[in-house]
Amino acid sequence: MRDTQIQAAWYGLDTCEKCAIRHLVLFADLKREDFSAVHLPIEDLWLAPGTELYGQDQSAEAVFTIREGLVKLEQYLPDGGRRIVSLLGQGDVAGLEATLAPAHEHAAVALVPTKVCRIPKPVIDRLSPKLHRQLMTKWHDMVLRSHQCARELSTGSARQRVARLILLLGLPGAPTCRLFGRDDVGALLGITTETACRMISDFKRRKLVEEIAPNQFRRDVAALQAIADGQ
Amino acid sequence: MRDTQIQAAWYGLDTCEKCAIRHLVLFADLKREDFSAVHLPIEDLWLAPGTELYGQDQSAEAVFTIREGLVKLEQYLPDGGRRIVSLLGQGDVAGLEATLAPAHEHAAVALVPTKVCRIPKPVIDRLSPKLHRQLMTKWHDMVLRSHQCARELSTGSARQRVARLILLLGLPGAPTCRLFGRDDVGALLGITTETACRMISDFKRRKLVEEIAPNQFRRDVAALQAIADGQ
DNA sequence: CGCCTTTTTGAGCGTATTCAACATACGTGG
DNA sequence: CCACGTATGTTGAATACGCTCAAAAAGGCG
Repeated sequence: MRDTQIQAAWYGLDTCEKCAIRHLVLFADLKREDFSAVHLPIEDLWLAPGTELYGQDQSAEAVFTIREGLVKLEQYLPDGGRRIVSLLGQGDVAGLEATLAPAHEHAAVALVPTKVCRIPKPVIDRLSPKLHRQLMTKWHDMVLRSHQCARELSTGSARQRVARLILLLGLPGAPTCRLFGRDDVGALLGITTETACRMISDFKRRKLVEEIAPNQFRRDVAALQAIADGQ
Repeated sequence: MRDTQIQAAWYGLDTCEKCAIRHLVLFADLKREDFSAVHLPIEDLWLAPGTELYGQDQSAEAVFTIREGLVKLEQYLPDGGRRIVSLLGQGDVAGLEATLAPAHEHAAVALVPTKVCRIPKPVIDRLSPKLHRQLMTKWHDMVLRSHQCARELSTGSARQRVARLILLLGLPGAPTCRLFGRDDVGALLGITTETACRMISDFKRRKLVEEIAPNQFRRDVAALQAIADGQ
């Protein structure tokens, strides 16, 4: 995990109790006494874009709760290409297969500055019975994400896919959103980098989006929605 | 569930103990004494192609272990279209969200003659602690399937996608496989019915596949693999 | 046998890809 | 500090690919 900026690392779970997105995270159901049963390091990390949480086929040592930011899950194709198979955001858990499999079946990489909480595998095992329902829910979320990617981001024209992605990023209805590399946009939508670029440029020209700062966009939600729905 | 042919329905789990694919199914871990704790009907069903196991947004009453055949999970798009977001086969469990959510978030429909085992939700709840690990594994499988669909069936040229689908269906390396409607092939691969049809026809002309019986194909695995990998 | 659905084929068009060139930004060493 | 190199983003032109619309052919099923 190079390029990683470690903001803080606690040996205990004190911070979990104060977590602002507590209702979203893996430990949502746990009570004070459960926390005290854990004596393993849970690290709070800030990741720069491009930072790898874990690599494909890497041994699974921990799961990561995403507190803020955006993480891609990608797999390598036989021809050397790659495909983003899912996107994870706030409240999602990356690396859930650690609870079952010895290795990760995809790489997880931050797309934008991302804050995660690294939970070692033994912590999960120790809290296992209490966590079951919550873990199930996270698996469920994972499937929903994946299906959403197929349904919204791999269907329709390139123009529609890009519009849907821009709508999907950032809070629903909010005027701004943060984008990431055109390369990743292409791999996510199943189109080429150039096509992704053309569509975004075109949106800029038509004033559907405006690039406030590098990869920071102001967007015309209504107009984009119209395109997403097919003109 | 119209068009359904019920072959047998037991009120007990005797048959689970004798199940030929026992190692694959949801009850893999359970012991004799666990079975006797269940007194709810578990039905063994044969489904004709096109039979709906459950509909999108339908209330979730049961999960279905697939003993034989092929099931599609599909969702409707805002424009009225539809997209197959996953394929399930032997050993997979359809409707797992029944364990968490009140309704199904997609429709599940048999693509070929399919044998399933219908397990009412209360059975799952009753056996819950014992089933946890196995359920997790099934969720995991679900995610793997979904990612596989994105990676192999929604990437590359139409020609490649069709080749990969034909390879994916049936046992790995086996000379034959069973296909389904061109309409569904299209919705699964993110291409039109016509394009799917053209590709299959083309494969026939080039003797890469041969239609033994309706939708039953003999295939040239090596040649198709070459196409799947990009010529 | 005729009707309906599904599959197949054709022709023209629009879109996305390919391959190339050029622009821009960033970081490093001269 | 600027020159240079690399990585990333943008644009152009020609091609190839998949889509649309239309029509014909091939099954089921009453």
